[in-house]
This record gives sequence, C-alpha cells and structure tokens, in this order.
Amino acid sequence: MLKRSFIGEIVSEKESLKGSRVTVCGWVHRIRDLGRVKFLVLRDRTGFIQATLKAGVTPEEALQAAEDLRLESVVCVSGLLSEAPTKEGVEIKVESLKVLSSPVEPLPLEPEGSEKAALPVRLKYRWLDIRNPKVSSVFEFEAFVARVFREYYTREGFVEIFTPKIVAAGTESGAEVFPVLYFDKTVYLAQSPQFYKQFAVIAGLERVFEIGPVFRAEPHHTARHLNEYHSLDIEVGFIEGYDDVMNYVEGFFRELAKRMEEDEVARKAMEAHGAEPPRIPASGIPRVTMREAYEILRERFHKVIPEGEDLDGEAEKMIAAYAHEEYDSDFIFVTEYPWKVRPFYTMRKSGEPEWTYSFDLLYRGLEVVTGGQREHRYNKLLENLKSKGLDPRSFQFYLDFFKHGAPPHGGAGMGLERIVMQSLGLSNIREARMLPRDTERVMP
RNA sequence: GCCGCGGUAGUAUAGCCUGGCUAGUAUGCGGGCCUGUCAAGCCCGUGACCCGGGUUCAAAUCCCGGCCGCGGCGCCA
Repeated sequence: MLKRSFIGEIVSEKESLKGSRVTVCGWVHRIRDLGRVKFLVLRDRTGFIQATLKAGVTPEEALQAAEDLRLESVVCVSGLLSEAPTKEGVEIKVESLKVLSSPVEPLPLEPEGSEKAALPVRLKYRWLDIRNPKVSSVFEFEAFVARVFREYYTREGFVEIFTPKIVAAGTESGAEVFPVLYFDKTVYLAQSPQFYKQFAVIAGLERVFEIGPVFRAEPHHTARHLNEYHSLDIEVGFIEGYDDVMNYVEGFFRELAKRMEEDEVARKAMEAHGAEPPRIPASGIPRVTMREAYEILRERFHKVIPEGEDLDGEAEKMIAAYAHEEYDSDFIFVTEYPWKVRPFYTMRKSGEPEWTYSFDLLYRGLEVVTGGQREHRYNKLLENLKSKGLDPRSFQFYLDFFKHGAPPHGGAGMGLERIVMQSLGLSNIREARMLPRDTERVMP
C-alpha cells in the first residue's frame, strides 16, 4: 500500500499534526492557478484539503509536475501541514508531488455538482458521478443500513444464511422471473429467498436472516422499481402470531432510527441530502388493518377502495399522511391484507379466510416491507394452492419441507434500496444503486 | 404491457408557444495574464439544434414517422 494518510484524519487531528510532514493521495478536485502560486484542492473518500505550490519556494520538480495537472488527475502530495485561511484551517505546503495518472480526454461529467446532471448521464459515467461526495455518501449510508440490519438480527439470535440465487421455479404465482441457461436446462434467477428462508427455519435454524440480490423480470417504468435489488429478509419460527414478526421489523427500524442520530457516516449522508432520521412514536409504529384503512380513506380522504382490493399508490400516500398527522409517525403498518392479493404461502385468518395474517410497512408513503405469518400446516398449504388455482405438483419440492415437522413461523422482506431512498429523500431508486439494472440498462 | 411527456456544444441551460439564427449563457477543454485563491478573476479560442420526410421564400421553432430517454398506471420491495 502507498504510505498516505486519509485527508479526513489529518484534518481532524490538525492541531497535533501542524508543522509535521504529511502525505495524501487522491484526486485533483479544483485547480486555482494564480501564476506564481497555485492552489490544488485534493479529494479522497474522507474529505478535501488544499495543497499549495509557490514559485521560488516549492521544489522545481514538483512545480514541473503540477504543470500537467488536470481536474481528476490522481496524485500523491507530501509537505508540511500548515495553518492557512482555508475551510479546513490548514493546507499542505508541497515538497513533492507525484502524478499517478491523468485523464486522457476531457471529462464527460464533472464530479463536482454531478447530481445536477440528468440521471442517464450520471449512470453512464457513474465512476465520475460517485466521486461527488454527496453521491458516494448514499453508498456509505447503504452499507450502514445493511450493517445495522446484520447487527440487530444477529443480536436477536438470528443466523445469517446464504440461499441459492439459481432456482428451478419462481416463488410466487404470476411473478416474472429471468430464465437462465443452466447446462442443458432452463432455470431461473431467484426473485425472492422466500422458500429457502422458510426451509432454513424448518431445518432447525429457527431464526434466520439474509442480505442478498433478488431479480424481477417485470417491465416496469417507474422511479421506485429495479430489476435487480437487495432484499433484507428475515424468517422466524415459533411465533404466536404475525404481531411477533411486526415486532421484529419494528425493532429493526427503531434501531435504525436511533443509530441514524448517532452514526457519523449516517449523519454525513443525511446532512448532504438534507434528510432527518425517521420519526417513530414512543407508543410504537401505528398498525391498522386493511379494513380500517378502507374506512380511513373513505372518511378522511373521500377515496373509495372496494372491499378486498389492494391499496394503490395514492391510497398508500394518504395512509402515510394519516400516520403522520395522527401519530407523528413516518411509518405505518397495514395489516390483514385480502387473501386475493397475497401469495399462496400466506396464512389465512382463522374464521375469516378472505383475510390474511400479513402486513406491509409504509415508510414515508412508500411500501418498504412485506411480511406475514406463513402457512406451516401441510394440508392447509395444499388447500391454499388449490384456492389460487396452482398445481401442487409444481411446488412439490417446497411442500416436502412441511412433511416432517414445521413450527409456526413468519417473516418479512425489506427493500434495501427503498429504505435508503426514503431515508435520504432520493427521488429515484436508481440513485440508491451503484449500477442499477432496469428494463433497458445492463451497462456499465 | 398501456398511457403521457421530452430530446439544443462534453455537462447544464436560453431560444420553440407567436417560423426570420451569424443559435445566446454558464461550466469544462486549449492558449494567455496574474504570489493567497477557495465555485478565484480577467482576455482569446473551441464546441450543439436526435434521425428521416413534409409544409414554407425561410424550420431549432409547425406537422408526420422512426429512434432514444423519462415516469404515471399496473405489479411489486
């Protein structure tokens, strides 16, 4: 490794480092050339620092090297850290400057202010876009969310699992999957770890979680869908009801909100995006049943959704507004979805089989989590399949899991990119993905 | 899949409605001046109307088709 210090560390320890020799490596962010004196602003992942060169003071070799610099050249600079009237309060008086590489053509996109460019341009030249600290902070934040997820569920006694992404059958009826040529067979990219996280619970791991990619072959054209995204999945056995699952989901979001207040990386990202940690009332995230939601929509918003139908996007925003106004909450659970709109493995409500033990969680008006209790009784599962008009033979491998003792269980799937999007107030989910895959885009 | 909106230098935009352009501005890029800048400044230069057809004396501008992009619905996280 090159001997260098992160700029952020130098700046935060500037008092003790003043007068000593430091080396930093990074990109040339700005060049301010006044003729006999030149100021370079260098950037690495951790921050900015000014490097100063003066004719007659700086060694000739370094002055020569600086002649060829352009924006986004990659350099290493050594010199004395000195007090200066810069934003950081210090600058490096250059003693040596080494150019590691320079752009071979004009920049198609300037990192500074790249977020003002059109999204397709940003995605085409994503390596330049992400050099913009505001943009890279999105991915540092994403890593933070995944870390909190992993730490929270690990602490709650969940085991991290790694399920196959190459599968023989889709998970849910009607959902589109990508076919893949697997030797001489056609198989599919997993559109959910659903079956395998249940497998792990039934296999005796009891409480499991997974962070992994899922693939959806839906040709949607919206600002909140990707054809490849990351699912934060949990599945837990020996539950008494789907409330237990919601409690685990709520626990995670409480932890996330709390750590967004404390964590340095998260705070930096939120500051860059003008975002605030989500509000969760002390009494808990409000929970309304679907039938209560219909009533709220009718009475407060004069919007009628027929009994047994799903909420549309507008209705979700209205329910979110209700949660905000009534409970000062950025989240709300909608529960007991109609059987009609839920997949076959969902447990139907006892005595009211047209409704289910399931829920969605809305975060600032967008669905970010779906979950519920699963049907663990073999015979009921068969009935469910038939009720959906599905052929049990196509799901026999899955049904077999339930033949030899399956505890009552449930779980949830959360969209990582959507959580990032809603937390930072991004306007397009593609911004929450380093290299998004959508209906047209598979490069870079 | 259906529907709607949009394509002007590398990037971001003005002009389009109401046809008259030698297509303006900022930034980048190339060159020059400048010893304390911090979005440095100043001067010179460079570079664009998505493609095809139509209307017209005249099309960036109006019409039609194509291509590309965007996002609303549906579906979902």
